[in-house]
Amino acid sequence: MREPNEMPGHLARRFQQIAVAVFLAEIEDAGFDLTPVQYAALATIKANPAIDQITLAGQIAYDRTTITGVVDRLVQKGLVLRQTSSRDRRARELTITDAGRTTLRRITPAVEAAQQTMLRGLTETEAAELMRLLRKAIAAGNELSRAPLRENAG
Amino acid sequence: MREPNEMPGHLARRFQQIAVAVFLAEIEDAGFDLTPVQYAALATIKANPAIDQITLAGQIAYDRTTITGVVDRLVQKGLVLRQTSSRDRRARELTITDAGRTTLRRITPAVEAAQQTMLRGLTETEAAELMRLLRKAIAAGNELSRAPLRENAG
DNA sequence: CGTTATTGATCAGCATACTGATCATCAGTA
DNA sequence: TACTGATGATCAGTATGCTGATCAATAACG
Repeated sequence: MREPNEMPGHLARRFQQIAVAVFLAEIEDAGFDLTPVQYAALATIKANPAIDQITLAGQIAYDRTTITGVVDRLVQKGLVLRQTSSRDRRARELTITDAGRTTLRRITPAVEAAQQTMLRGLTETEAAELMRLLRKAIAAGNELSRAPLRENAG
Repeated sequence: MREPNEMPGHLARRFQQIAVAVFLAEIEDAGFDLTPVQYAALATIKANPAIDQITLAGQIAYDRTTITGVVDRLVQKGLVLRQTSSRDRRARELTITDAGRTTLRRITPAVEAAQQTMLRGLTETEAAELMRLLRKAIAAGNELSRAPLRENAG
């Protein structure tokens, strides 16, 4: 086989593995208990009041079946409210609670620190270039996963 | 919050998500049923006959508790043999079977195709640069995850 | 209006990944 | 040799992430 270090798939797994570990460590140091996925969902719900779960999933590229469990846990922690929509009784409207807002505000420094830490081996220029290349590769492959990004309503 | 597209952690998750989807699709098209993780383990066992599970985990940066299930499935598929070591009865010696060797050989083109596909939005130069930057970031963060890379015996 | 298709959500089942614990075995030392 | 610590493997429990199915509700159409 090719060297693992020569395989983009292997590098993708390793980088993601480190990114998650760094995120969890920073959040725990800050005294909170929130996963990367839960954070992204919470921030997106705050920015889009009364968003339904499918739209939420599309905005952050989650699988629709994964979102159910993630929201379950956010609700259970009291950070999010889930209510059946009155306009479409199939849909669940998600709203951030005061506790959710407080948590989000308090963990922001830890989240930012984590983003720095996971790139600590790179110069500023290299970090920017890595992000540009990741965005470009992701854009080209967006439709290849079951959970593509869906920018807006449409 | 920052734009998700400005957060390296989010980009890492998305790129890995696409990489796995592409890998699985290519392997299935080739008529096989093997995950990225199972592939990496199988290839490493072939290259290191009688390797124990801890060393295997270190070579490809798996968590030690994850490796148990992965090897379980490789054994169940008849691709790998797991035997208690005679020199150290705590350890399990892993060996690739003929079926495992055949599978590895046959899926190699699909694996290579997957590596191409997940970078299809990038030029050759960009792809090489992305991999260089990932390797550099990973090297700097290696010790931050519970499952760091352990190059060799030691 | 009634039939059909689509959509939002959930579920069962499986495969990574991790935390932390346990167990058997081995190595080092008094 | 007996004790202590380290090591290889596994397990229980939890959280993503997926496939494919199901169910209720809505939309689209004749």
